[in-house]
This record gives sequence, structure tokens and C-alpha cells, in this order.
Amino acid sequence: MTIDIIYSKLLGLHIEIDYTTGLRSIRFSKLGENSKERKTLGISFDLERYFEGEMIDFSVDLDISHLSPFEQKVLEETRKIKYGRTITYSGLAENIGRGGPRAVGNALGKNPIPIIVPCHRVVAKKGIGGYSAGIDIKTKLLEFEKRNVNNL
DNA sequence: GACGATAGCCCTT
DNA sequence: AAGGGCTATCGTC
Repeated sequence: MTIDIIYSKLLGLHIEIDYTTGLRSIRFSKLGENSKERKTLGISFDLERYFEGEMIDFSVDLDISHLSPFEQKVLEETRKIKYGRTITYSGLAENIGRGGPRAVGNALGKNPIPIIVPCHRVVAKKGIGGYSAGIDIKTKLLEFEKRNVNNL
């Protein structure tokens, strides 16, 4: 098991990357700004590039076998959302062909791998919807991506 | 059964 | 036009 740590200037937070047989979890943690980083995994460098504004598509193996079939399906489908785009909870439910918008929200609320599985791109039909790590983070990510897309 | 990161409808201002 | 209450809905625990 490996745990890397990078710092995101955009969020003003450190991010812990937990990798075993695949990417297992991403955690936002509030360490001091001068807390040291540790980058040994490819995904850590990808994440770093992401936070520098690169419109990158993450390709990593995920370790999500411990999740329910429905939750796995939701994450898979969420992963298909392109950079800077959004979809609604109900739209995602339709793509999956199973479950309703609330069930999707429930599953996303337990997403162990935010950003890589871009659950911040799933919004409510009216409004932004929720984000387990804090709505401010979701807002920042969405605005950040929109900004980078427009500067193309 | 109860609980959500929902959606839609039907009021009020 | 915007916001509040109410309820149908669906997977988890």
C-alpha cells in the first residue's frame, strides 16, 4: 500500500492518494501549507498536472471491488463525463438505466475517489447539488474547469 | 422502515 | 420569478 501526498494551490489543501492494487481513495486533508509532498505514483503527477490547469483524462485502475454493484456502476458512468462538462443526477440515472436521481446522489456521496471519478461534474437539475467534501470545493473545481476550457 | 449530494408539482408572495 | 412545502422515487443500512 502506498500513500502519496500532493498540495493543491487551487484548493489550498493537501490531497492524500491511497493506492494498493488500484487507486483506493483520495482524501482532502488540511495540513499546513509547508507540509511535505510525496510523489511516487503516476497518478500523483497526473493530479498535479490537473491542478495546474491541464485538461487531463485520468486513466488509472480503480480498486472499488468492495463497493456495491450499483455504486460501481455509478462511478463508472461518472468517469465518462468529459472535462468541463456536467450532467444531472437524473441524467446519470438514465444513462445507467437503473436507479433514480436520489439513489445516484447517495452513491456519489460515498465516492471514495473524488476528482479522478469526477463527481463534482454531477449537478442537480436546479442548482449545484451537494458535495461530501464541502460545496466550496465543488464550486471551485467547476469554475476552474470552465475557466480552462474557455481559455482554449 | 428511515434516510439522502433529487425532481416535480402546487402553492404563495 | 423565486422560494417553500409536499411527495414520489430508489438503493443502502
